[in-house]
Amino acid sequence: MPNPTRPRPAPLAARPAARTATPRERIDQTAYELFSRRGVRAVGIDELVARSGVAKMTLYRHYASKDALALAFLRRREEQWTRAWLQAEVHKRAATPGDRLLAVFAVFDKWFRKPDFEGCSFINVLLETDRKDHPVRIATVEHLATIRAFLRGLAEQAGVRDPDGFARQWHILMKGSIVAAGEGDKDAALRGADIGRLLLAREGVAVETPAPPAPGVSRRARAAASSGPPGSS
Amino acid sequence: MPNPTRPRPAPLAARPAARTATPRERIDQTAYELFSRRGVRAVGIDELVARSGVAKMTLYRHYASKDALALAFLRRREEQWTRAWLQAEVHKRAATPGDRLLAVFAVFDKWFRKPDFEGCSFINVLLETDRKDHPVRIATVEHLATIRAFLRGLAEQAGVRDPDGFARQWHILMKGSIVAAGEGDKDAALRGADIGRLLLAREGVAVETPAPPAPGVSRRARAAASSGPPGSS
DNA sequence: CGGTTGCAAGACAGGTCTGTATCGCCTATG
DNA sequence: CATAGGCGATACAGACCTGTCTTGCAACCG
Repeated sequence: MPNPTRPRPAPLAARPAARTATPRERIDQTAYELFSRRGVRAVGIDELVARSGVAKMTLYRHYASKDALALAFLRRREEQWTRAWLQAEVHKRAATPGDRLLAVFAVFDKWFRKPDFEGCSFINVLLETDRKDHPVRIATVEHLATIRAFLRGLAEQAGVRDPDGFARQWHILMKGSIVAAGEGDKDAALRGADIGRLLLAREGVAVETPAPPAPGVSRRARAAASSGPPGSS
Repeated sequence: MPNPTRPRPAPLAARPAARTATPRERIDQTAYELFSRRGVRAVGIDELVARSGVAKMTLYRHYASKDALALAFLRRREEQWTRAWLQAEVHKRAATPGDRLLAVFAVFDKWFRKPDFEGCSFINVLLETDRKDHPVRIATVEHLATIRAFLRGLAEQAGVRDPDGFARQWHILMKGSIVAAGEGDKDAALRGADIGRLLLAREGVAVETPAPPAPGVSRRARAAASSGPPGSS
């Protein structure tokens, strides 16, 4: 008779992540929410367990270590952020390669204006991991390369002379504007798009998307709403 | 008679940072070396104390907390990296505003090729600090604004139409190329400079600096050596 | 020469971290 | 209905974190 009258913890607390999902799904979802917003290092296993409403041992039966969970998070981030959100949205918004490259910044514009803008997890985790040979750091570099491969594909379709170099330059614009947005510059995507137009023009790539008014920036920018940015899942 | 025959710890160990400096200087220098290379969060007070060869209480007599030490580090980083290195080097390498803006990337090029390239501490600390109202995070944003003010000054001298917007775009190029260099792209500065030329050309800013050969990238780039990048101090 | 002050060394307190072990309930399946 | 496994809850181990306290030495100054 170890504990005769336990308080019965309210059969379905329903406070943490969707009590209906399997433990594994709750872990993954909670890890995504916390890691994407605060980075891996700043989130402890205890908080993750408490928020997901799962037992710690259950977590460690699914993932051997926090690093393994971090790697799974990065894979999930690529599925949801890179593919299901960024790439899908870009393909939906524009049809020609040049316009799709520009659409990256249109999508970013919506993203940067979210009140709870969380930044790029790959960059965040890349910079918070000090050792260069750490598996988690290596994974972020690979995931960033995936994004660049997408850009290179568009560049090839657009017929630029050096697709890899072009993709790397476009990626620099994206990463720079993401950091600028992290500082608080909500117009960073418009600034990035404006620079991008110069790159496209030099390559002779035609674009239909009209440039925003005035100096390309500091005007509040057209609304142009669509599906929501990459929330939790 | 508490400790009659203490081992005499070898009068001057001389292993940690310059035994001749004052304790305060040893703390500052060690903090600079460790924080700039690994970020603030990843470096513990214990390691800092051990490496500087200073007593922990001595550190806490000079700095009330680790955050205070981090703020002092960021100030020192601005003095040494932003002013004494980046700005000084830019002024030394070029004379006209346009060439000085381009010189930023020439300086970065040397920096990125350092084997122990440490990245931009302001970006690193910005992204590793999760809470938006944290004093250390706020300080990084201010230090980044200092860099932007320097760029705006050059933009004004160059006579561009919107100096603030121009400076923000230039800064996006810088930050993007720094992150790309962190990923391992040693040519990131050349890519940034190439984009920068497009911005300058649009504004009609004259430049004397010759563009590198071929697609502006992937050629090993001219030597152009000068004073060393921002090591410890 | 005696006293004061600065500082190295290290123990310690209290918290948090990752990862392990135990216990008992609850559900599903035979 | 009975039994076995999944899982929540919780205690715990050992490491590491920031910050405080004590002790004793050594240099400097009157």
